[in-house]
Amino acid sequence: MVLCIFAANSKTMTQKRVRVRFAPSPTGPLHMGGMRTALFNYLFARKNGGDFILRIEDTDQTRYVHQAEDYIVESLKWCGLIPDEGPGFGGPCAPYRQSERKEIYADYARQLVKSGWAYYSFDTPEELDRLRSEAESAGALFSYDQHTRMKLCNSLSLSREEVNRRIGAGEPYAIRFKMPENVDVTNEDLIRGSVTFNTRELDDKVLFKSDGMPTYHLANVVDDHLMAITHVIRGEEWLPSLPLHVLLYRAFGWEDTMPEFSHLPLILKPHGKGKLSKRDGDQMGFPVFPLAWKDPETGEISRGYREDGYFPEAFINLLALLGWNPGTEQEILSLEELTAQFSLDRVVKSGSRFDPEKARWFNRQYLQQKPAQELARLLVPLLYEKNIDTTLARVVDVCEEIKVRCDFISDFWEQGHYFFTAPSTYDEKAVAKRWKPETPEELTAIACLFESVETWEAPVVKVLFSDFMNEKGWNFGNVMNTLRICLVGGNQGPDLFRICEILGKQETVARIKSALLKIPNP
RNA sequence: GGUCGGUUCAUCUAAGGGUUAGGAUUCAAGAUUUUCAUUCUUGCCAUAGGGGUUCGAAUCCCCUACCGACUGCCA
Repeated sequence: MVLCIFAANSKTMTQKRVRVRFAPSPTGPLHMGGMRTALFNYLFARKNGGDFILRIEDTDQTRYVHQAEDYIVESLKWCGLIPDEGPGFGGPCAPYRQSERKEIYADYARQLVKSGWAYYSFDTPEELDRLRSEAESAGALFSYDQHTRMKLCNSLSLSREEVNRRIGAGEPYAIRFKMPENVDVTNEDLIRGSVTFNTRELDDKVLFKSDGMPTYHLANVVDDHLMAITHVIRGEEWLPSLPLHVLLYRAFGWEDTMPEFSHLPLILKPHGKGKLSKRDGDQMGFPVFPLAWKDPETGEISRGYREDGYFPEAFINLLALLGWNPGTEQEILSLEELTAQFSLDRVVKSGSRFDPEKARWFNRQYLQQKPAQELARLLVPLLYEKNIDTTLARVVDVCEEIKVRCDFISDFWEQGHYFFTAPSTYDEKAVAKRWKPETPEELTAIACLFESVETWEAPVVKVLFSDFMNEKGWNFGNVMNTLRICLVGGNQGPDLFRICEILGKQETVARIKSALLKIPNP
């Protein structure tokens, strides 16, 4: 096992190099809250010229999902959060999967037993489950702690001989932390300030499981130490285990190089109680995962921001502003700007409700910034799926005209389908409002006028049309609107003459004639 | 239940003892667009409650209420 070089010289360095890690568990798709944690770690590392490390916390064999690690890496890549070190990325502290570091942890766990900070526990999970449910039915809660440990089956309550006998016989055991009885543990959280816990209320957490794997608590402390992590930035759900982690650093004698902690606020449901869950997304029609995910067990598909048409820049931006702000009124920030402006002391303490409407707004901002050429390139595959035969130049023209009314690439079809297919039906309300007895005569004359136009460009058509209308003394509004109905099928869309231009002379005239045949006179 | 954390417009948030409590989203109204959308303007809307400290509190302290996280040989 190669020890990380940073651990060796971290104490001698006056200014430690900033090293942070994103440490997800591969149990399924990454939640957007997890992505935000990754983002804040990334921003902090970049801002401080440090390293952003990906570490896979796969110590729970029962919950391991094989595709999840790839999903995590792909999500990070999609967002542009490329780890400096991690599985598949290399680095001096490899391996970065805890399952591949398995041999490391047992020694550390035994070291704590030797020094009296931990003990062997022979109680089976079934036995503990029984105690828990018994306590529950008595209206109490069972806790494996300083009050109960001597009544249970462990190396504290059993004789030395009995313990040796059991271990010698190969009886399975776990190693538990021996929580001190009455100690105040205080830590300066970079986001929350001073936080204090008394060990009286804390239980004896399992550090090393009977299956030979460490628990999160042991593994994360050992690895953060070996990987010379300087700052732990993680979700608020970890706050209750902070005293245990601090005490572990103390027990190992690593307190002087212990990382600084920051606990991020939760992302909450748009409405109602609790933290944001997959269910909320399903119910309200928005993704909670960066990428779509197909559950390997059930085959159930969860939508993703990427597949729903969000731009990664927009996703990053909206995530960054959930619980953080730059202190200015700027809301649209690129990853570079976020990096330059990020700081932990501007992270808010309270949980943020996720607002899907604002998420849409963010995407809109990025879409509006993009040139028509780029939007057209993204739209072409969608048109291809619909068997639309067209040219890129035409798609660019369409994008130019209708992007202002779109929030997502997928909106372009709804907003501009008539550029590619002639209307087959006509909006009844619009027809009822605009279609007058004189309409057929007027439109016939307009079609005739159009056929004679030589230079088919919007400004030219507009002038000829206007002159003609003035000459005839017809009602501008009504003729323009009926003309729009013929071309578009309803009363929406951009400038009428731009539509004419993009459609082309033949098609414009053809649509007028077709509508005159299909729409009955009032 | 216990421990810890949190509480400014409906939502995201600014204001780190002194501002008419600011911005953004949503919503509403008006203007422009001979349509629709956009855009612009305007409007609505907040310091959880109660006590202190102070000349002065959203900001500091205490209590209450409410919300949340955690309370597994899960992470």
